[in-house]
Amino acid sequence: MSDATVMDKIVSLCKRRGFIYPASEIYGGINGFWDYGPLGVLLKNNIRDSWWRAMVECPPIGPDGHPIEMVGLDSAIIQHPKTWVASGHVGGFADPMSTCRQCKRLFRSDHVPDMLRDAEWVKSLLGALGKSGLDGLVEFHEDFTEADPTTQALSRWARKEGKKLAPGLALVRQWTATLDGMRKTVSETQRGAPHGQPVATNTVEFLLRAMARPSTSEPLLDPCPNCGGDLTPPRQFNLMFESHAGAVQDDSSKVYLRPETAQGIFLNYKNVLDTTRVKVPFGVAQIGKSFRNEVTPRNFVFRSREFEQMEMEWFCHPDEAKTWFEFWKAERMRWWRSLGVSEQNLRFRDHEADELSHYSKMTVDIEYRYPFTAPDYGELEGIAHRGSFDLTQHQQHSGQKLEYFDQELQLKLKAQGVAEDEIKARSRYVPNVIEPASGLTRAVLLLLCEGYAEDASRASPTYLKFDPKVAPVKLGIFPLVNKDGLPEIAEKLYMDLRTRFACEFDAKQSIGKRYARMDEIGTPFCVTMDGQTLEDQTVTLRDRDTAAQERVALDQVAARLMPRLTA
RNA sequence: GCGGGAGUAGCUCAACUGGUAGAGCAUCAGCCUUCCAAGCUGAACGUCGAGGGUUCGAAUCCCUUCUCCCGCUCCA
Repeated sequence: MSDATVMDKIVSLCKRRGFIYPASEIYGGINGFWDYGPLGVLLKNNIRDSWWRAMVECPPIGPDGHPIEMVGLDSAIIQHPKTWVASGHVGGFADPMSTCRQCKRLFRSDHVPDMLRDAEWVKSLLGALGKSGLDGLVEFHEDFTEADPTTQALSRWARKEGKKLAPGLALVRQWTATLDGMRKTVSETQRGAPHGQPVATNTVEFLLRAMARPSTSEPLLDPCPNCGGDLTPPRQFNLMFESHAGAVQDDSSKVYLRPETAQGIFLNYKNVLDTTRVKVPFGVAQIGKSFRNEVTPRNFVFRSREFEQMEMEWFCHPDEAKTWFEFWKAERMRWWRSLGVSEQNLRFRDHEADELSHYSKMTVDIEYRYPFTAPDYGELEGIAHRGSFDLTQHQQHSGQKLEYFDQELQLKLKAQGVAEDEIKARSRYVPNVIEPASGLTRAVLLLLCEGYAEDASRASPTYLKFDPKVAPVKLGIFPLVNKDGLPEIAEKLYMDLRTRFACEFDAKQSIGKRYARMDEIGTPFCVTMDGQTLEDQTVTLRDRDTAAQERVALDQVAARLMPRLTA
């Protein structure tokens, strides 16, 4: 069975049993949005609660043997627009993109010049022209006659290497017409440079642009780094959703839906410090929705346009940042393992230097082997060393001081006999931030993938082996048959246990069908009342994964289950 | 956004060259049933993704559009 099929089956199961539905389905759906059904929301809430408990209510033990300091937060989805200027989201992520009309590839427009420098076909062309870089000067006769040495070199190149390396280049595809166009372009540009800017018409860079267009009616643009084809003019792909606050819909009222929850924490860093008695190092955790107008939502809920994040910002002294980075790296992996995710499906992957975000000094991803990435792994959680980037940015843009005065450090330095001036300088600083950021909706996907199991030898060939902690329903309660007072006993137990955890009572259809139904939604346990129950007040307790049964006293069911449900 | 494939019952899929939309499973009701999707009887379920066009007649042909899957690209 291929992994694509597994994914199809999971998507189908999610729909069929009410985990996840496509959003706005009755209107034909809306790309990149999903609705969590009755079972999906239970599963999602269970994961959310587990994270919140592990981070805020019962945070890990620190290196000093005491629990670390952590508080929670729930900030607004819409914040002051300047937030996103300071964070870099407004400037950096509304990336203009261009598509190649020949080979159809998509490029970030601002990356094209650099890519051209490294492109095979450009290197080859430079070699043919005897130049070493794009800014090299080219000599040619304005009319590009056949006698012109540059034209001759271009001609030779276009017929040989160019044909292989740059099949999309206009000069290669249509030699005569393009050459004609280049003549006009050069003379026109030399006569009147647009926007009054002097344009150097004798550089390789200009030459490349001139020879990339099939006609002269289009503006000069860099050619495609891949095939030399003509690129479309840069188009904006704004990755943030926009809205307007207030009645007037103009630029002054423009607001953004947050593309990450993290910034809400940085905005409240000072509030938390001023009102909660926490001291560095401490963390602020938040769970909530974020929105990104992704170019291509793909792979079920893996990349959707509305999603839920679980982020924590750990504020610490710059000298201790690396130690805490390692601490959280280990803690976060431990948490994923605690959800029952198998070791071989998880791994760490360090970001390469060129892959690091603008804000990060060091980032490691926890990756999971999703069915659609297998045998490779895909992103699950990012743990980033953000340095003091965010607080410094907000300090500059808001004009508010976001420094931390470290009184403990001050006392320590004083005791060490450090000079007064140095103590002052060293005990006031902008904390560094370690950020473990993961997707709650991605965690739901992971548990569905991890839990999905097939076993043709079972009566219920497909089942979800969720860890009991996160299973949407914990216990199925069935009378073996619908008579002899068994339904009454079962319902009494149900009425008792439903106050403790999620139970389902079912007396319909055959017992096998009821077990199978519970298996399919990942219910870890079922109890069944039978003839013996009437005699000795015991029931059978069935385990989902082994289908094994044992007899348990009716009044001991809850006690038996609780440790497994809360561990 | 580009290229390729696909949308028919809750799910998985049929329906020949244009001629009254079907099956299995699931669901519901009743009967039966003492441990793993059992059986019997009955019921409900579709403007065939949406909109327009051609036609006496469209799930089927044409146009537009939406969504999903795969690839390219993007993923802060």
